[in-house]
Amino acid sequence: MVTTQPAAVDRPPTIHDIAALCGVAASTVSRALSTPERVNIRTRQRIQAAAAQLHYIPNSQAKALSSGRTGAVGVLVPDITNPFYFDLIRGTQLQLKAAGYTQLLVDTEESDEVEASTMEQLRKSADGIVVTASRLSDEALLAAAAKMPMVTVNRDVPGVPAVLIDTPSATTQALDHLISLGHTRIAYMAGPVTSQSSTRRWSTLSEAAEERGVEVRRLGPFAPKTQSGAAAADAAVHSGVTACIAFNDLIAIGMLQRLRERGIRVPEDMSIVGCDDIFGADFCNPPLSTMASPIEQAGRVAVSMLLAQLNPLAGGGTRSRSVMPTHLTVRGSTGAAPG
Amino acid sequence: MVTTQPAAVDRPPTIHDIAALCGVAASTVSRALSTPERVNIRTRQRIQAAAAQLHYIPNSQAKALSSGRTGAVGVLVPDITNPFYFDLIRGTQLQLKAAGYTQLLVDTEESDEVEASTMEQLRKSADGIVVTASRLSDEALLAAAAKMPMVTVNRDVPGVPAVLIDTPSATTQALDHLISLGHTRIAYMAGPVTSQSSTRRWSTLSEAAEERGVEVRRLGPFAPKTQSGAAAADAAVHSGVTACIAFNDLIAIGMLQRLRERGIRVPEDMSIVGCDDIFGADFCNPPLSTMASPIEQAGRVAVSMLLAQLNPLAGGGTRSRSVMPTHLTVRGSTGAAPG
DNA sequence: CAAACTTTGGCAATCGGTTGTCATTTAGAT
DNA sequence: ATCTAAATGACAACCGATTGCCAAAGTTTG
Repeated sequence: MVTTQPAAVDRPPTIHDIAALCGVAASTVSRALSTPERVNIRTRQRIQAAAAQLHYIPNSQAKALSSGRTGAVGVLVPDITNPFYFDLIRGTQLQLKAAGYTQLLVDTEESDEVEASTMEQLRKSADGIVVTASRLSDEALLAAAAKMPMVTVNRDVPGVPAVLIDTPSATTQALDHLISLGHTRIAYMAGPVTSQSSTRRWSTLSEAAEERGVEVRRLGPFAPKTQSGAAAADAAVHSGVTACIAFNDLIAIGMLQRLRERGIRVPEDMSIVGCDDIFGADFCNPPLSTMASPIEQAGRVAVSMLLAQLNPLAGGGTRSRSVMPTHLTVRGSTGAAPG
Repeated sequence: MVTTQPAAVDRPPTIHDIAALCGVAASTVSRALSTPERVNIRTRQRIQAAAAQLHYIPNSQAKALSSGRTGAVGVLVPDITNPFYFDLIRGTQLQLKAAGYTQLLVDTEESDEVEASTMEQLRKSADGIVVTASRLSDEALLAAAAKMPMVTVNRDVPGVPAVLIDTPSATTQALDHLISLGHTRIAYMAGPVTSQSSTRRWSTLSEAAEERGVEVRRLGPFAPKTQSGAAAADAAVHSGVTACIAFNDLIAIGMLQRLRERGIRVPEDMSIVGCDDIFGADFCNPPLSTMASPIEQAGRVAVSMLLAQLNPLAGGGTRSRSVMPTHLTVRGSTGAAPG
């Protein structure tokens, strides 16, 4: 008995314990478990049985250290309390789990610095990352993508695989909806200046408005939180518009609350359209007309694209860009223009 | 020049690169960076300068493997799309980040099996875990707590440090509120049978009801989702009560929607009280009377308790149980009993 | 100026796996 | 029966840090 401890105390079993139990080398155990075809079936079965008996669980740290693969994928969101990300996160989580990966979820607090440092941090502890609504510059993002596999969501940078949500087309639908209700003075309540989706939505909107000969003015920017809705509502009222298209549902819902406080009726005096169809959009008062899209699916697609990058085996031309459809869901917050 | 590669390609720098650059041993670099007082100040400064110059970032995998500490804490939630957990998650995230830890967030999908396997998985990749609303048995939880530092939230098991939310006392407040409005036939819409908080709330409630001489019946169980609210509403109407106390806000909001569909007015025909004061409770229609508590703070406290377990240095008697206060927030969903 | 003690930093083992290399066994082909 | 090729499994280096041990250098004290 030269072995250090015949009956290991309580320390989790390692491949060495299995090797000792089976009378083979540790490397054989490793192969039996990760490349079964490299090991004789009889040896393999003995090893697998021993592993099961010992309740062996591979140490992911050690595995990552020697193989370079961590089996984890980072998911960066700007604000974990924004309901928009719930479904997205659930989508990524489900898809990652199905593929045997672990999700590392990080809230970057809407800060480009936190985002950048998180990426650096994750560089060695994740195999790839999904970055949602990045606040970084195109250059920074491109540089980061060169260092590790990456897929963006809601952010289009040439050269970086992305999942985009086709809000521009839905924005046009929303505009037509409002025009058909007789509105001619409309406001766009902008999101953060660093948000690419806000910028793009505005350019689509102003272009479409020009074509249709209606006036759309841009107000804001507003932080994507319900609290900002109060300022947004006041700005809208002051500007004299009869309808608003908000950057997202949080702002829209905040506006609803503020307008109610001020005694301004929705939709009789003012129509509001949100974006994202988040949790709550269907039960606020009045229920919010909003642009909906399959967010959970977007999360799943993003992960699929990332995993395709990580395991380029099955081929099948890696898509580098995927656009999720969007449609306008009309509820109670939009109605005929006053007067 | 015996060194393998004078100008390292692009591979992230390691302590060996720093050591080579400074002409010291790797172990000295390690010490200079983690136990600075063990290294001469001049050497240390040279090393630190070199580390900065090389943009050195320690490899957390390697660190974890050799030190046994991972610098990560797992946070298990049953359903990431339940808004109740948003604030909790944010609280844990903030507190962990402040202490230099990484948060590993996992959605256990309301399943005890996923919960158990996740714990096993995390055993080697996290230093401790925060378990919210566990679906496991007391024994399983106790056994798991013996294997790794753990703090539960909303789950009380003797021997396991816990953060509890004092909903029982708020439940009594809610009951008194309803009684003062003239209600005498009241229902409790129960949550999952495996939920300890639902069970405890019911026992407090039925006891208090008896003392006060009013009738409170238990309906359900209902899944903690808005979709379950429809069934809950129908059950409440059928049972002839005039007021309901729901297990949580999701169920309560679902009831609100269903009652509206059925043309039953809230609060004129039926009063509803929720629990948790989640996102949406203030802007649903009518705004929900609910039991509120500082959820984000609960997350922070849970992490503090866990970290105290991990670093028993500063002493200060580790609290093993912390109760968060709760109060009833009265909004528009409760009113005088009909008739 | 020597003895005793403290500081400092190098060596090497270790954490738990992965993986390239190579010798040996086994099987198939001729 | 002989030769070749394939299958198998052991050895050892390695991933990037941490840490116990120890020797060399420096400092203080008598």
